[in-house]
Amino acid sequence: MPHTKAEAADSADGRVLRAQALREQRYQQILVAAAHVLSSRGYWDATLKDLLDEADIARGTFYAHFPGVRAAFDTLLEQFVDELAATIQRVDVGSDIAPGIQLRANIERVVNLCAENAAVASFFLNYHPGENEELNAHVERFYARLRSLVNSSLTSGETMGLIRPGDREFRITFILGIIKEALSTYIVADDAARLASHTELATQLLDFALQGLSASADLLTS
Amino acid sequence: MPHTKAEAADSADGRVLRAQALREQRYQQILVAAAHVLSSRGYWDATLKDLLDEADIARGTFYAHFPGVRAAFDTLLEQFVDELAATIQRVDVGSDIAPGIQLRANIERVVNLCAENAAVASFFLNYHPGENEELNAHVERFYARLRSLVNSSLTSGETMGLIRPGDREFRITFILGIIKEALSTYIVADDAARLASHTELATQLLDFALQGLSASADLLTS
Amino acid sequence: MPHTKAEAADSADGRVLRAQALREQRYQQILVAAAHVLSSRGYWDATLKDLLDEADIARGTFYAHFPGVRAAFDTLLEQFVDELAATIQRVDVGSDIAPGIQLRANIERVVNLCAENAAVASFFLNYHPGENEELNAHVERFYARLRSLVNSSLTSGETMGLIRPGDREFRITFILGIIKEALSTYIVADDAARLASHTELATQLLDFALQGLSASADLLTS
Amino acid sequence: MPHTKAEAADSADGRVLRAQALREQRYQQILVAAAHVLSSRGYWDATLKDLLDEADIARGTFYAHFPGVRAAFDTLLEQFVDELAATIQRVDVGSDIAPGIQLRANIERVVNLCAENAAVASFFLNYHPGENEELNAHVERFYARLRSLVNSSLTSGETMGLIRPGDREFRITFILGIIKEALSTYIVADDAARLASHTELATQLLDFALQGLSASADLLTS
DNA sequence: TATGAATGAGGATTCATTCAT
DNA sequence: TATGAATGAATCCTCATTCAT
Repeated sequence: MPHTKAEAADSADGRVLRAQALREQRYQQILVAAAHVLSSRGYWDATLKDLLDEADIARGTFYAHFPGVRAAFDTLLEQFVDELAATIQRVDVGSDIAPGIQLRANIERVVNLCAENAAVASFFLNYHPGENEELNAHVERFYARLRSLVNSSLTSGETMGLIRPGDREFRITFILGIIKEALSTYIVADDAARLASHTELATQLLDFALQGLSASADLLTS
Repeated sequence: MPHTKAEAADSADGRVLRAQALREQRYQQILVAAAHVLSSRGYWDATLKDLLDEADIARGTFYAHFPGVRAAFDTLLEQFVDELAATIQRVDVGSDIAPGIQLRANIERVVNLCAENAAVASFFLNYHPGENEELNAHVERFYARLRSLVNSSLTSGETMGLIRPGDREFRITFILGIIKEALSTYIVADDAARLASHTELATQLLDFALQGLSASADLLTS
Repeated sequence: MPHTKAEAADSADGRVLRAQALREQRYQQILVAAAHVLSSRGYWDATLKDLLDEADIARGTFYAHFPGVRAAFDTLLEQFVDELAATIQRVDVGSDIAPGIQLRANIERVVNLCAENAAVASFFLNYHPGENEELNAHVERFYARLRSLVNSSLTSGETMGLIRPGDREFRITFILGIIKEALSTYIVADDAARLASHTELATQLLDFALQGLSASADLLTS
Repeated sequence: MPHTKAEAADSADGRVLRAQALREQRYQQILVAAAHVLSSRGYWDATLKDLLDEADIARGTFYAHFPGVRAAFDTLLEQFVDELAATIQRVDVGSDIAPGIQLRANIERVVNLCAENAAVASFFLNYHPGENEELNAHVERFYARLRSLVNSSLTSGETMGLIRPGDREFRITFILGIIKEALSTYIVADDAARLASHTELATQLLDFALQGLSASADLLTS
């Protein structure tokens, strides 16, 4: 029981801080549970009850922290997008390190991040636009960002004469397809057909994208 | 004058034939509506009501033709898989037509089929394994078939010396990824049609897969 | 094509008679099927489809003969009640045949009838008054009739000095209970614990009802 | 200040206890309503809506307490069987109290219990084996128990020379029939209460079962 | 802030009955 | 009269969200 104004403010401050810390703690506790549930039940099949059981909290408690079930998942998705953006670095053409090596390092980092967040990554990889406009926009922005990153890599590659000219849009699409399918098959799949290493995948992927399959001749002009 | 169902069926008084025609007509009407709904609402989010509104029939009518919404969708999926299987033809190395040309024709046919069945194609392209084991198995079988077809193409290509050696499994995955993303982006997407022609897509796709991006040198060995 | 009024009337009469005969035939066909269905699925669980499958007719055909599913069953119930009423004969005290023998013959006939119409009999034996007021009244009338028959037997028995005085209502109830339970257990049950003969049952039943269990003394006055 | 469900349960801050009390209260409220509905609509014809209207609760509320309408009824049935088992006491032949008196007391207690639980008792009295095997078994077990009790009473009666020899199985069936019909008619019927007292019924029932109807002679041997 | 009982909209399925041919 | 496609009311069940304590 405070006796002076100052003491009252102090003690109130302490209580407020304490309360905020507890709140943050709860928030994180729910997010951790949400990640488990997202992974075990999937974005659309997960119910609030799944989340409550996992987090070991009551219904009302959850609604004190999030406006709804999907909101908790959406927070996870946003976190993932942010981490991914931070992970990818533009190729520095002035660097000592060969551009291909830089590229491969980028790919490896992406692969690692997806492996660590398989559930969220899987959600993005197989996303099918639905009713939820906000979510659609979210995912579209995500892919637009990826395409822009691939685009700038292609630009510098062409500028440096490392990449032969060609239709930019088609190529972006193809590259995205390779990456998505590789991640789906080797990283994020339930049975994730074991891989020698993430580096191996990145190497094979780059080799294919750069050299193609052809032994030499142009098969289209017999 | 027929007195029992069996006798009635025997007698070709037109009533039975008429009923059968009506029945088949309704069946097709429902399938058409189902394709729309599958496309607009998605396999899992579509409700019976969506389908009824689209087909403009009563609940009971639907159940007289299908045991449930999913069953109607599954019929569409099976039809599509069958058509796809009939569409793809193995590359004939003894033919006068260059293998690349044959390949491109295959790709074009697949592209055309997907364009005609955008809703169903979209389902396969974005399928994410879920709770329903039967459906999972269905889709997995579908992709296993595709991989096997790509595999045999690679085998003949290598045998003929047209394709340089390399890890088969990785390549199949990458090729599948290119095809899937190309179809998703240019054929099946809501805002598709930014494409000059299906031939253009097939040509670009093959060019990329065969020649890769590289101007010449190996970017990985600085 | 009739040429004179008389011929027209004749031929029309023939056709009408023929049509009536066919109609009656169809009606009986449905009743036979209804008896099977009543026996295999029960009064309340039977659906129209069960009946149609059994009778091998179309829905509309059924409604041309009966106003609803239950109506077909109710016809069976009424037929049974009528047969039962015809089966039971009042004890003739002036006859040469001993009253007990007449009674036992009555019981045997009832037992035989129930054995032949197990499904319908079972319905009456286990009837529980429900929503359907008409049906309730139906069953109540059935039992009122039975009670009246038992009552008149008791009256003549008392008049003849064969039966000791006692409360009439209680006794009717008890006798009805014995008969119902005996029929339920030995005649109508699914596993109908095989009986030596219907006569055996009738004999045991009468012995119990007339003599009781007591060896001699009154157990209630220790 | 509790932070997880587990901690909250430990802390006796009253919230948890209050909730439990509320829960139990609702549970009982539903059971009371279920008894009414069972009585008015019957085990198989009662719908969830009947129960909800009677209990004046929402659908979800009901499902928070019972997995389905039948489950609520089954709870009532089990409670009744347990009470009945506790009510019936084997006749003690070594007691000062005459066996007949003991018997009559048993009967009176059963009559009282049935009068207090008319709805449930009525269900057992009119049960007709149906599709549901579990329920069939349940009811059969109930009656097997009753028969076994009657059987042991007959055994001691015969041993003591109070009951004349006779076929045991038939007698059990007849006695059960008398009891069931008596309860159906005087205790459980909608229009019941034409009875002076439960003791009167028990007395009449025993008198009939022990002495029978016959004035003296054997009516079967004319 | 935490709790969990209560709510009711929403979705799936069944089946008696109608009616055009 | 016979047919069977079509109907829609009635039922069951789930689950996100609210709200009094």
